[in-house]
Amino acid sequence: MLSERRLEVLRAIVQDYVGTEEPVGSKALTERHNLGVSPATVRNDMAALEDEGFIAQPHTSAGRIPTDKGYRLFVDKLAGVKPMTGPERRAIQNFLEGAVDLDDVVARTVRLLAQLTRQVAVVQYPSLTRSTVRHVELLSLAPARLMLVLITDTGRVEQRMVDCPAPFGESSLADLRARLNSRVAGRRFSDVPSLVEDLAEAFEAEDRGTVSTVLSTLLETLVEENEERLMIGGTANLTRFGHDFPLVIRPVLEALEEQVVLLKLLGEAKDPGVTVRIGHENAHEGLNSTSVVSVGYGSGGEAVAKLGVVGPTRMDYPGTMGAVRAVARYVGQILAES
Amino acid sequence: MLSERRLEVLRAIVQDYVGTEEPVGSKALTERHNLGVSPATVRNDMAALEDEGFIAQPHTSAGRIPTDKGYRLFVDKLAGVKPMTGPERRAIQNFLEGAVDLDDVVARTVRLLAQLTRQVAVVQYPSLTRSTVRHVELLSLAPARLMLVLITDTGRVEQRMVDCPAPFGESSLADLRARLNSRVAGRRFSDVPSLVEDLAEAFEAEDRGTVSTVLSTLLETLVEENEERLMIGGTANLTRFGHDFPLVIRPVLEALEEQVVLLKLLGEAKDPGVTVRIGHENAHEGLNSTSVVSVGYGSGGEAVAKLGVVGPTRMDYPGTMGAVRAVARYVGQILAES
DNA sequence: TCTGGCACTCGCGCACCGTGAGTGCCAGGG
DNA sequence: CCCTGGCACTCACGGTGCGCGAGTGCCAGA
Repeated sequence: MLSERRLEVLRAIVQDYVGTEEPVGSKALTERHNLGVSPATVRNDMAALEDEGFIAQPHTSAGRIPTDKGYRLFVDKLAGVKPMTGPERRAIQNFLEGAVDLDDVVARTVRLLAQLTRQVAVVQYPSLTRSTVRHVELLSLAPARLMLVLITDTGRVEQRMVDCPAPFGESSLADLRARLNSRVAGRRFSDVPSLVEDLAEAFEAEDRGTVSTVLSTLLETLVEENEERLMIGGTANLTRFGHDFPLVIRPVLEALEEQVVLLKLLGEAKDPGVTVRIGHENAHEGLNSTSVVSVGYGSGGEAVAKLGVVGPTRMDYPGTMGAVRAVARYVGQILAES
Repeated sequence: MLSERRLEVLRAIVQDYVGTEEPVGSKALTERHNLGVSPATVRNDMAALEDEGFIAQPHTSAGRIPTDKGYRLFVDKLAGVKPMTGPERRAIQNFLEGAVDLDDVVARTVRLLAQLTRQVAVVQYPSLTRSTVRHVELLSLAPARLMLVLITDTGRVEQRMVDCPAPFGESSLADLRARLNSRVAGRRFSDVPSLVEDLAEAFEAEDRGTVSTVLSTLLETLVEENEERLMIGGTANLTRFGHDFPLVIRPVLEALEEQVVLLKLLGEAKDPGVTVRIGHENAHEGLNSTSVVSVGYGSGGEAVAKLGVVGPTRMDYPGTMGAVRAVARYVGQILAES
C-alpha cells in the first residue's frame, strides 16, 4: 500500500496539474507545498507512483501528469466535495426561480451549470416513467384525428397525433378522457400500462378500434428509447480544453450530438450521490479524454432524471462535484414547487 | 465596371479557394480553368480585383483569397443555387417523414441540414404569433392553480402555470375554456389579444380576477421575446473550420449559445427566398468570419419561421443554398400534413 | 529512510537558410 | 490598347543545428 506521504504527493501533483495544465516536477512540487521533504525524496515517491500507474511522464525529462487511475484515487480517497459558498447558493436559487415552465427550468439549469463549472453541461428532462401523471388530455382535431397530450407532475408535456381507424364522436371522446384520467391521474407512468389494459372493453364495438389506437400511442410514448430528452450547453467551454485542439474536441462534439450516447452515459451512473467517470472509464471512445460528473435530481426523495457536466479529465473535481450536487438540489426544489 | 473575364477570374478564385482552402495564385488558376489567357494577364486582373476590394493577399508573395465583398459578388452575380439531385430529395423526404411530433420534426431537420451541408444547422420553431390557434386547454391542478396549454396548427405546444387570486370552480373553468376556444380556435395568434380583451366581463365578479390572470398569462406567452425557440446542431462541423482553431471557433460557439443572437440573425433576413449574410455583414462580432444562409419555411405559402446554417465564409454557397431551400420546402410539407 | 550531489536526457525555443510559389513591372508583339 | 513572356524580388515554410534548463535516476553518506 502507498504511504501517507505518497498519497500526499499524488494529491499535490493533481492539484498543481489541474491548476497549471503543465507536467509537474519534483522541485516545483516541494516549493509550492510544504511536504517537509526534499525534491530527491519526492522523486523516489514519484517513481513509486509511476510504477503503480497513478502518474506518467509525457516524455522523458518532463514532469509527471496524473493518469486516469491517479485521478480515480484522488477522487475516491484524497478529495471531498467542495460545498458552494453562501452567495453562490443564493445566486443559483435566484437564477432558477425565474423560470416560467419546464423547458425554461432545464434551459436555465444548463446555462447555470455551464457557467459555474466552466464546462459542458448536460441536463436530462424528467423521465416520464419515473414521474407521476398529472393529466391526460384528448383533443379532436378532425373527425378521425385526435391529439393526445400527457402532462406530468414535473411539468413535462408530451403530445402525439392519433389517426383513428373510425370517426370518434364528441361524447365518446369525453367518456374516454374521463375514464383515462380517473384511472391514471396521480399514478406513476410506469404503472400506466397495467392500469389501462382493459379500457377498450368498456366501449361500444365501433369505438374500440380508436380506443386501442389511443392506448397504444399512449404506451409508445413511454418506451424508454423515445421518452428521454435532454439539453446541452456550454460547448464553448470546450475551447479551453488544451492546445492539441481539433483532434480532441472533434470526437467530443460528435459524442455530444448523439443523444443516445449521452443518455447511456448518464444512465450508467447508479450511485445515489455524485458519480464521476474518468477518461477511459467512459465506454464511448470519443470521450476517453473527458470526465463526466453526474448526479440524479428529483422533486421528492427519488431521482426522476440526471444532470451533469462533461470536461477534460484534468478538471477541478471537488469544485465540479460541489456545483453539480448543489444545482441538482435546487432544481429538485423548483420542480417540487411547480 | 469589371470586364467579363475579370468576373470569370473571381469566380475561379472563389471556387478554387473553397475547394483547397489555400490562397490561389495566377499560375494554378490558369492551369485548372481554361481562361484562354496567360498567368501574366490573370495577374493584372487580380491586381484590379484587389484594387476593387474583391480579393486580398494574406501576405505578400502568397496567392489571393476572396474578401467578404468578393463572396458577395460571387453569390449575387456569379453563382446560382444548386438544386438537389433526385436521390437527395428522396432521402430528405424519407428522413423527415418518420417524425412523431414537432420536437421530432425540428430535431430531424437540424440533423439533416447539418449532414447535408456539413455545417452548423439552426432551426427555429414555428413562431406562435405567425401560427393559428388549434386549441386552448385549461386544467385545474389545485383549487387555485391552473395549467394553461396552447396548441398551434403547426403542432407546437406551450404550457404555463397560472396562480389564481381566488379558487376557481369546475363549472367556471369549463365555461372559460369553452368561451376561450370559441373565440380563438382557428384564428391567428396575433389576433388573440384583441379577441379576448373583454372576456372577463362575461364572468361573475368573484371569477373575474382569475379570468384576467389567465388572459394576461396567455398574452405573455405571445410576447416576441419569450415565444421564440430554436434548436441547433452539427457543431462538430466547426472543427473543419480551419487551422487557427481556438480563436475562430470560440466566439462562434459562444454566439451559438446565445439564442437571442441567433434569433436576431435569422430575423434580419427579410428576403422571401434564401438569404445569405457574409462575414462582416453579420452584426454580431463573433460571427464575422462566418456566413449565415437562411430561409423561411411554413406550412402554407407564408413563412412561420426560419431555418439555416452557419459556416465559414469559405463555403460552397450554391450547394448550401440549394440544401437549405430544399429542406425548408419539405419541412413545410410535413408541417402542413400534421 | 532521507538527503545532497552529480551526470545525463531531451523537449523547447531560436536563429539560420535554402526553396519555391507568387508577385509586380516592363518591354515587345499582335 | 491589350496580352504575353521574361525577370528580379519577396517572403512564408520547412528543415537543421544548437544552447538552455527543467527534470530525472542513481548513489554514497548521514
